[in-house]
Amino acid sequence: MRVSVDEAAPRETTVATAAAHTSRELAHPDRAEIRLENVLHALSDPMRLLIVRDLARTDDELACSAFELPVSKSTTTHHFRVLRESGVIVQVYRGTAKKSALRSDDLEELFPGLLEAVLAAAEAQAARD
Amino acid sequence: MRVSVDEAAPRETTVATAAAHTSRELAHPDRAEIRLENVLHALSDPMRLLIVRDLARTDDELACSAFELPVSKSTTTHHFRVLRESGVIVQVYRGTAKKSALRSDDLEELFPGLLEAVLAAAEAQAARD
DNA sequence: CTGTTTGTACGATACCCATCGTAGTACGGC
DNA sequence: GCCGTACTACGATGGGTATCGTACAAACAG
Repeated sequence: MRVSVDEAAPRETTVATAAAHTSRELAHPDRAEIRLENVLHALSDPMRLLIVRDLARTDDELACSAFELPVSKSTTTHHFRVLRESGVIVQVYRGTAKKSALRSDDLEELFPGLLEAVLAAAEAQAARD
Repeated sequence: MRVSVDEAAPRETTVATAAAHTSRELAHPDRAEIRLENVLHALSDPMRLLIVRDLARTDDELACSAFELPVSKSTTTHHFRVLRESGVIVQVYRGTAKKSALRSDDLEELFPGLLEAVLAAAEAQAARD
């Protein structure tokens, strides 16, 4: 499943008429605002790399609680925010849960092959350890 | 030109017999010690990305003074050290100069396609700006 | 030997960031 | 309305880091 940022976080012009709208908005950068430095920085943390690998493996949206990270919940929230604000993931509230998914399409359009190469590198390194 | 870390920084077993040996050694991580997180972090700084792009463009070793960075010399030294210690570049003294080159072979072996994807992404973003 | 070029070392500074705990909010089920 | 689940907000804290200036060291050309 591929989620674009516009689908997940509707613009102000398309609010509240559909029934599926649940609650708060989450700030996402537009595709054109995504910066390579920020993406690389987001991916340079082991915890965030773990999250991204999990998201890539399922190829579907996951709740934050689906991740078993060796850090506290506050820290987990922090990492998800960094990933979202750098443009690596989309997040949307669904009831009490908050679902996350990779912005694969946006990243592929901006930086072809980058996400794939990073994911492959992460898997290769994990296999070596 | 491709420089391997062993060629540039000879081990203790092979010192000082050849005439080409000039001066101080510089610490480089072995290929197996290079970590993806460190590489991504090294590449996530705009100044360092500039350096890496320059190195990739010439495909040859460059002196630190060949770079026109909008920061002080001390800061430049700092960035080169981060790149070297993360395994992205090799550095070797040649007279008063200190030459740097990408560790393309080591990186390609560890993380296939990663460096290429990052460089292409950096060029694409620079073209957009 | 002296001066120039090139890069380093060191200390300071200001900022960023990964982590935590605690307290709180939002939503859905009962 | 009330409770449990899921996530957030806030403040604190310790460590990292990008930046600078100044002073120093190593090599080469005279």
